[in-house]
Amino acid sequence: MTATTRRTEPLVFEPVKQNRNFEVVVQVVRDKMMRGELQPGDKLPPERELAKQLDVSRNVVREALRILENAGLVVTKKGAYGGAFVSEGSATQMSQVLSDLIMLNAIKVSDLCEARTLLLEMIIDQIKRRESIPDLTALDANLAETEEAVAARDSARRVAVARDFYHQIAELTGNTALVYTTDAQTELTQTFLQFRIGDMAPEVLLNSRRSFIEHLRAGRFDEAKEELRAHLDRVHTGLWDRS
Amino acid sequence: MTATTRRTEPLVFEPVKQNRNFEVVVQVVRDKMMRGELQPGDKLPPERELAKQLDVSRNVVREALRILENAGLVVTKKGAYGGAFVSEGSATQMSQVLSDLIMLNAIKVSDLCEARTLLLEMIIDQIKRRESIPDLTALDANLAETEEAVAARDSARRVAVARDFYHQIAELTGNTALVYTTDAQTELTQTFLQFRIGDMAPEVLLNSRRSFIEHLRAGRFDEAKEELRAHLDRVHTGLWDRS
DNA sequence: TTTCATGATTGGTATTACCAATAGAAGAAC
DNA sequence: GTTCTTCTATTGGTAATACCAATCATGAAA
Repeated sequence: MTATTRRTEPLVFEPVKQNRNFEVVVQVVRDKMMRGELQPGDKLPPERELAKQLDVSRNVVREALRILENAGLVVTKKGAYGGAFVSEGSATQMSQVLSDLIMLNAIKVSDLCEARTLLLEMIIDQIKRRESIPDLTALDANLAETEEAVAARDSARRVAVARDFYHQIAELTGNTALVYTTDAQTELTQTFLQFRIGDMAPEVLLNSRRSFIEHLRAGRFDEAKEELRAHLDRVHTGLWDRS
Repeated sequence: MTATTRRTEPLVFEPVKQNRNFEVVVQVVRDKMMRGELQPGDKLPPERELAKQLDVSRNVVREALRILENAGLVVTKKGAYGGAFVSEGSATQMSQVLSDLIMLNAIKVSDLCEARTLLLEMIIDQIKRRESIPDLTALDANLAETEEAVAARDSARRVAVARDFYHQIAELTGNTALVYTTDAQTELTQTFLQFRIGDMAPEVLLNSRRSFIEHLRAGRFDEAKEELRAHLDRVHTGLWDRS
């Protein structure tokens, strides 16, 4: 096996994995965040300064910032004392990912609705497993807000309050992952529903909410679950025939 | 209220919401995808051409492409006959989002592990609800592959086969949303585990897999669930003390 | 004290130029 | 004619420069 040997299947070298520069920049920032050197609220250097420090063009820095921004890791503000700031987390990104998967026909809307129902049922099961009556202060407050929004015919607020309703249910588990997942699902579903918000008769909504909360308060978790499922079925109906 | 009236609290106009150009470009492409004018495999025009058509600079187009690429909607290839191609969906983006949320301390690793366990238990419940013995061909094949990988001491393959194991379980529900969620969770967990893959004794792993599958085959869903939970507890143990 | 102008900072966009990888086409060697 | 090599056009990746536009602190002016 000399150096001049001709081979059809020659040495297999490492892939070398030539990363593009902006990917390296993204990784550098991610690392700083992971090490805690960059925390939520911190400000990154200005683009020109960052480019100089990393010895790349400002173009590269900007493309990296777009990726970080899109990932929800930083937000950018213009003007003096502006810049790229490390962000807090939010469920928006997760919701966007799911939306994209639906767009690519990788996920069916009907499946997503079913998953949402199952997720919320699972959450009720989790609360039940605690074997203690949960603190329903937040849900009571939410119900009051719902009544106000309905009375005021403020559909925008109705949507916001509905989002908070499911958020508060997820909060009862104390599991942050479940909270974010729930928020993402709710946000996405509401995106698809959009204008259809007002379709449901107010009294049906309020009755469902009231009986759900009362079931929980009385420790009737299975009945609460059933009420929730029935409500979600009503909301989801007619969603997946449209796409 | 004449035109010359001076007011400290003047007319409140619409926010105008001045979108940045690259955001507009992203939206244009997203719309085309949503309308089906762009389907997986299709090729976008070259950057220079796209810039000319949309009457923006190539910089703007590139920043938009970074966003689309990062969202998993397109992949970019260099060289002649290269370009940006509309992608198939994958669970990688969802996994990345969860990872970022952990990095921002918005989600605790322990919560994510618990959520994963709950998700898989829920999936078993779903299979049980079908009241028919599921098709276990894929899981049987997976077991055989696991045995091979263990015998060959091929840890990379062990990881890949493990990912497929959970994927196949999720597939049994026929719910695409659950499949993607499961894949994302698995991928993320494996990212955190990394080197710790070989820690588990091979016979423990294989025994767990075998008894899980046999439980399913015999319709003992609750026992299968219990076996799975025990296995996941073993895998997850020691994960969340480290971060 | 309040209001307004100003200027410095910083992100957003445009333009130009060149490098580097890729795949097909053309040509050379057999 | 077949196979291999080389060439070349295409296209993404990077750099550099210039200018616009928003923002906020500062200080002047009323």
